[in-house]
Amino acid sequence: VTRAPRDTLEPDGRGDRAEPSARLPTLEDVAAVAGVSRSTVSNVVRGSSLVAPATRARVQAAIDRLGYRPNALARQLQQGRASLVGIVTHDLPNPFMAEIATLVERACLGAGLGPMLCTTDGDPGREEQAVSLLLENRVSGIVFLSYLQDPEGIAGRVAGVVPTVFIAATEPWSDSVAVDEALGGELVARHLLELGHRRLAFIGPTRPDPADRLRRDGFCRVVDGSGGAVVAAGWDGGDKDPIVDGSPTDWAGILTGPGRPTAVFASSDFLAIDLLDRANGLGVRVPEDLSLVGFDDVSFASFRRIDLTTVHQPRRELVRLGVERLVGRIDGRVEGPPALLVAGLDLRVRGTTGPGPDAPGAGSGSPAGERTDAATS
Amino acid sequence: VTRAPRDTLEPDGRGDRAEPSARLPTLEDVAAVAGVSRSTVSNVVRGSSLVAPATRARVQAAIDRLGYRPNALARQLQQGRASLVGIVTHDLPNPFMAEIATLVERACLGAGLGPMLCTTDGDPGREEQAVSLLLENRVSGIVFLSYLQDPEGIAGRVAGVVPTVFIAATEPWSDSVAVDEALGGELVARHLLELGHRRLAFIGPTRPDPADRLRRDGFCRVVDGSGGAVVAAGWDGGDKDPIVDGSPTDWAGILTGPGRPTAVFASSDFLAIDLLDRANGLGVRVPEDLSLVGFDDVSFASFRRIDLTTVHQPRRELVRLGVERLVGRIDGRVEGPPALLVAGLDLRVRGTTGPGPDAPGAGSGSPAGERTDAATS
DNA sequence: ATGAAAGCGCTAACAC
DNA sequence: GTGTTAGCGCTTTCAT
Repeated sequence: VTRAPRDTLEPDGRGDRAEPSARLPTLEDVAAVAGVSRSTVSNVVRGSSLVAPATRARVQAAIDRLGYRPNALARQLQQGRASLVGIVTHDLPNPFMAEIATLVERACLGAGLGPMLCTTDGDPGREEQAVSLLLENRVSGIVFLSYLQDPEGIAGRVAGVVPTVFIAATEPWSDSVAVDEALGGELVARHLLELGHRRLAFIGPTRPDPADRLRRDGFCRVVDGSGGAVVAAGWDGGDKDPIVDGSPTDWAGILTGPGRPTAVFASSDFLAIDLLDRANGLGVRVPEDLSLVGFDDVSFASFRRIDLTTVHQPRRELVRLGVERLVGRIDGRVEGPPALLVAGLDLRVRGTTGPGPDAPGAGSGSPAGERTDAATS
Repeated sequence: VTRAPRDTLEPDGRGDRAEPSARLPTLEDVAAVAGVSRSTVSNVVRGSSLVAPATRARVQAAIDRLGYRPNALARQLQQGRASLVGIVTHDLPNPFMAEIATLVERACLGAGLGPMLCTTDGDPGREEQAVSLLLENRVSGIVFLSYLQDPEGIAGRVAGVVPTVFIAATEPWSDSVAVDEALGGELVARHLLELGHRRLAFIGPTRPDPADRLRRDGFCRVVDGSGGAVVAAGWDGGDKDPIVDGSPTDWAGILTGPGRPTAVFASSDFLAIDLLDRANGLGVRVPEDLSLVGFDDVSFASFRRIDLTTVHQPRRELVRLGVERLVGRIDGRVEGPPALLVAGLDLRVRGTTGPGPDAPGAGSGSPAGERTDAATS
């Protein structure tokens, strides 16, 4: 039964209502104009080879004339899933996330998948809400760019339902791509020890995620093994005091008090830059009085005014590997249990680290002028 | 005709294939389990009041048991449009954009609209591609966060088809929300003139958008009217030389040569911070040798290490007004021709501006210590 | 090479 | 209150 195209020019006799936007043309309309059936138009649209050149031309003409655009909703309903992928991230304004998110978004578009981006602010409720939205829209896959607050809950919702990949984060139940976080912490520790620092500090978020922990553990392991001491603090940036041993302590006390650390490793550039700012405010000079190391190597880290020594995460590679894998899962090329892919990382020594007071001698160890910016992977 | 639910437990006698993920339950399945019709389940799902409490409970139980989730694709196909809104932006890593995008995304989610985010890198092709994707997915509205490369082309595609709003940008054919860009330029000019600067420079992108032009024009108008001189340069940041009067000139020449400007107004914080970096690299001190002003007031601008004097754009208000208007258009509350909504802006004086060499006297005009950070709108 | 028919999962009149 | 019916616009066998 060929359904009659609904009339557009004659609104059932009601005459002259000037509707601003008329109904969009459908396959049916094109078929009517071209004098063929819906299936034939469909074949033309999807580039099926089983159409006579003459017919194809006629149909194409009708398409152009009507300005026909396929309705992705209908197509996707028919196919059982949408050509969309969800991207879930903690906070976008964090430059590291923004950079990764852009890369992911671009890679998805390149694969013909529309990106739905949801931020969660680390709120489990918003996490749940985001995943629900994505699932209801039948996305073909989901990319997570941060650790989840409620991994179990989310796993229950998505595992086995839709392919997922974690980028710069890991979950045992999903494909994941990340760097060796602990190794990053170790590199930082060695660098600072070589510079002669012995009293060290680590700062991470008050609610650390697994990556923060791994970075800290790698760091502490090496320092402990070399006779250094580490004090760990929890801090989320901003004006609130950091937490040391469960109780708030102000920065002045930590950075200028007796037994103060001579070097600090922050588990993200975000925190490091904020701390840099505060240290300067307290009259603590970097790197003369205090060495500072971050993690991520966001674009701002290499600005001269910041010039932060940090651990570089290979963003492009992380994203490439992750999206490649997700797309593989989506079209069935990749099978088997979830895998963890590891990308390389390296330390970028810049201007916020210098010799410690206990250094064996000025200029020994790692000369201040030695910059490894060029040593890119 | 009640369609028989396809059997899930008995895959047509083929027996024991252990499918990893079985088909997701549909309305039909829920109806079968609850012993009611599809419409009743639909009524329950959508919270229609016309359902007997007992029935509702029974249906709800079936929903929970099956883990039923509505298929947004089907619903949206039926309703003719998707509960999605497109967000189109130039570049996300620009902190100003990232901050705005997050706010927009949150506001949309709050209004029950799923955010599809597309970045274009200022490439007309990707612009077109993004809009096509959004249109094919029948989004209910589109938010543009930057000026378009091909406004005419895009207008032809979306005008009258789907509601749109420009935020921090304007187009005559669409609702728009922006600050008074020219006024911003004027405020900067007055500030610098008061400080005693007379030889001024403006830098903007090599391909300025209308906002860049308005900022420049407002700036130049005031400076010209006061006997100052302005040299304008085009620069996109990075290592390429800026363009002055059509020919590339290196920063050293501009900033240290004879007749060098004593103050620079950059049309975005992004450029300003990059320039700050380069000036420092050339041994030019800010603000002693050079005053510097940006535009946008991104979060980094207030960092102590940066401490950039800049024009503050009220992000939350811009987004609130814009999304409110778009949603109004979508559900028909707002009608009539496109409007331009204007939000207030103000100058945040920080540490990158100081008295000029031609200043009437040290400390006159605007004392260096006077900071207006608190003067928030 | 083209067309007819049967859905995909849901909503919305309209009966009962 | 609840069920019946007719689509939304597209894909996809299966005939012809």
